[in-house]
Amino acid sequence: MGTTQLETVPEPKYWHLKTVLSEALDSEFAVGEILPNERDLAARFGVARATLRQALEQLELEGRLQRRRGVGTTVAPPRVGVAVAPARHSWPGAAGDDWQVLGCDESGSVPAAVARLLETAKGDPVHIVRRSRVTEGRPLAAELLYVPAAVIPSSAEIALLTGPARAYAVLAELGSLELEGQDRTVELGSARAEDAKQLDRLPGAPVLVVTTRYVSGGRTAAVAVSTYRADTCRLTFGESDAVELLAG
Amino acid sequence: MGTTQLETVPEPKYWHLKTVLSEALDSEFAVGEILPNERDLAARFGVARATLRQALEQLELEGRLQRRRGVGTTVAPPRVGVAVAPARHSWPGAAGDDWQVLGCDESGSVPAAVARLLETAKGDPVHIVRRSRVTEGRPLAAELLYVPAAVIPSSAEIALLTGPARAYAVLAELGSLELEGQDRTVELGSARAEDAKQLDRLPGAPVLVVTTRYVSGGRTAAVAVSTYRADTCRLTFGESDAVELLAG
DNA sequence: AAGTGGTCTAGACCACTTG
DNA sequence: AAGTGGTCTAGACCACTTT
Repeated sequence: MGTTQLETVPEPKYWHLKTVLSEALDSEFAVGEILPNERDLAARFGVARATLRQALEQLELEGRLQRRRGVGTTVAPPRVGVAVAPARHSWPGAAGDDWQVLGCDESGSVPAAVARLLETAKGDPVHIVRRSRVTEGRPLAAELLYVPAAVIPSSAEIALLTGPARAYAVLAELGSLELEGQDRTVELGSARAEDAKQLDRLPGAPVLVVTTRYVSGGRTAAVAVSTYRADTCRLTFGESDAVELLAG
Repeated sequence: MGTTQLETVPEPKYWHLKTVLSEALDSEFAVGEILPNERDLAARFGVARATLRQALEQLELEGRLQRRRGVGTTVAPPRVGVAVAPARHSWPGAAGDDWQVLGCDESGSVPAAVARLLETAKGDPVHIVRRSRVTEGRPLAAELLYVPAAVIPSSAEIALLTGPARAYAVLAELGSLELEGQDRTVELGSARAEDAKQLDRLPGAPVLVVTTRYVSGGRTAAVAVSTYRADTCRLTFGESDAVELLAG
């Protein structure tokens, strides 16, 4: 039939652009270096700014670039390896974990998916501990830890405390229970407004959502929803720390 | 100072749109139902199509929608829970794993990051087994398993085989070694052209990249790079299968 | 005030699937 | 052939940071 072109693949411009930029980043730019601004780059490649932005978005998603409004686009450092599953199973807040307590609410709402895991009904009181994970001054993750008041013996007394003091009390009580097991899920999400602020990103930024279920006394005693910056984090699971060391 | 508006937050249109659509999906649409086309939806909400698309993209990223060119936009089913870490540590290809062997190359190139884990030099021969993970006829993940020829005793004989036969031979040899440990990392990526085809997505689609390192004889004996569809998959790690059952 | 990335528009054409 | 989502354009204005 004449024109049997093998692989007639009209590659989208932004895809090709991404490849070109990616190679340029490898060979011609150092980490932290500032790229030309979007209008200049677009002109240089002879495309509309929107098309150029499509390529930049992909590269940012892959952790190659970092863009900040009012500042510019810089070459991102390699992703940070973040240990998610501690070698020894332990409660959140146990000695030596990498989280910083921010506060504690009880009025906050519990997402339906979490309520299902906790087996709590709609109005049941739940302690919500807010925590944050930071490395080298840069925020990595935001967390909400949900603990049904029913599993904490002295919930009534704890309810009198406020802020961090209350959070520490909840964690302390939790630590006194026997931890029978835990399991996790990881999925892609987009940052809610609050998380985004805490993570120094815009709302909607891609995040890795780690949901950890803590089992004690034959029931789900707590659920932690940890929201990691997908652009800067590589989650590590493992028996040894070898991967983290190698990949650094 | 007059206008001290508390929280002057001009919420972007696409963000508000996303919220509205999300609630509509919860209350007015069933899984699998087809939404009006983008031009109609944009007109209905009084925004440009590009703006509407920004909202749809977010919802697709979160696994709420599924869009297919030439077909339309449908309401996506809940994400599938996919077990990533088997209860008992075992080699890939062990009895009862969920992967289907596609073939085996030796000529393929080894990404720098993988070569680093394998501690192989640039020209070293490496078996590359291609596998695929499918559930209910829908592709979940694509995988490339890298095994240095040096760790397989009978690599010379295996090199005479081709396609799946060779892949099976490599897996069999691997299974005869002692597995000393394994660890994993999870990060966000975008689908390469080949993966995209295998996953029935467009190139650049968001994926969860799971890198598994298999240790034997004091060295990294194999590295598997598994690329999961981020829109449809929720990766599960855990001691028990409880989470998977609950979340189904 | 100037410069950056983020949002938004109104159009056009293309690639793909389906009747 | 008709209808869908995917790509691309050339502009405009806004929010934010820095000078």
